Amino acid sequence: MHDHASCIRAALAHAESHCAREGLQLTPVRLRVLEILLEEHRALGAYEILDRLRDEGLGGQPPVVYRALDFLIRAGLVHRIETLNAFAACAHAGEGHVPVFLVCRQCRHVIETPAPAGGQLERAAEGAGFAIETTVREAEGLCADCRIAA
Amino acid sequence: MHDHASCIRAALAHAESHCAREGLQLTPVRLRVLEILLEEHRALGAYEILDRLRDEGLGGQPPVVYRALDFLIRAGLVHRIETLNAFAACAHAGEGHVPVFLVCRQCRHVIETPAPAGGQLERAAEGAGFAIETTVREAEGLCADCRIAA
DNA sequence: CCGGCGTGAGTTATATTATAACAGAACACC
DNA sequence: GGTGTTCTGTTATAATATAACTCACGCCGG
Repeated sequence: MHDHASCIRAALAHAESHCAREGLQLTPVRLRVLEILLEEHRALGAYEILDRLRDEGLGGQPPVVYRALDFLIRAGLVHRIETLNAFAACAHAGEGHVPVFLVCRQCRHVIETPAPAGGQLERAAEGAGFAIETTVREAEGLCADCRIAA
Repeated sequence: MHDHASCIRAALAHAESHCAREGLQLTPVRLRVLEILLEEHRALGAYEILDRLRDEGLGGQPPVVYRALDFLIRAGLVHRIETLNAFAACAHAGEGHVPVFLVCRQCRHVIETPAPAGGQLERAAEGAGFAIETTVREAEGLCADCRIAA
């Protein structure tokens, strides 16, 4: 377990200063999407986020959420979890990391471990003359809690 | 370049003997889906495959394709490319590999490099008490051909 | 023989995820 | 005050995937 409230506060503070520095606009919709993801601390589908925005009277249509997510991903504040077609707040914002995810198929909690660059993908790409733009490293399985519950 | 016809023949021969050995039924629909993927040698969406099956008078509805793909994936003959929500025939069937993919975002060609198990994901999982069931390692970018063409 | 079971295929309908395309508001700059 | 840029709102639709039910077939025990 960890101090969730303070980890949210820290992440939001980082997001704001990062955006201010880069001249990016962290608008209300974008901020709220980030908050929702931080509060849940797990991967949420775009439509789950959308439902919550709707309840709060913010943007009620899919494009609103997808645009906010695009922005947050480009800013490095959120990651897309390909395995789930879902999204999770970045747990290591600002550390210039290559994300590696452990995704629980049961509770959808996402463990993000910072990893050094320069692994198998990079070596394979070099040999093939392939120019990597983005990489995805995800493992699906059961987290420690769900293993115990099972 | 490589001898495509012979690589298809080899892959089909492997698929048939593998299924026979394991008591799996490589039915006409399943075989045809595998052939289509082998012929293209790139990632195809489920509906692209479906269109081709329809043209040939085989199963005209989505479930037919998805079931065939499920079967082929479970048999280790096809991989799902998460980055593209698409599917590609396995280039190293029967070698007990952990697949690593280099996916060209332009031509959708998929380079599959066999990789040893036991990398970052496994180490990270061990530390977290996480039980890995499947892993995804994909890189998106431009392949050598498309870089030259650009 | 035949009846029940398991597996796969066919079909209808629908769920889930994502984007195109265009209109309007807010603001910054000249 | 016009003009460009960025963000939001909205309608509509595309793309991906699955649920649920039906039937056909082969197999095996009685």
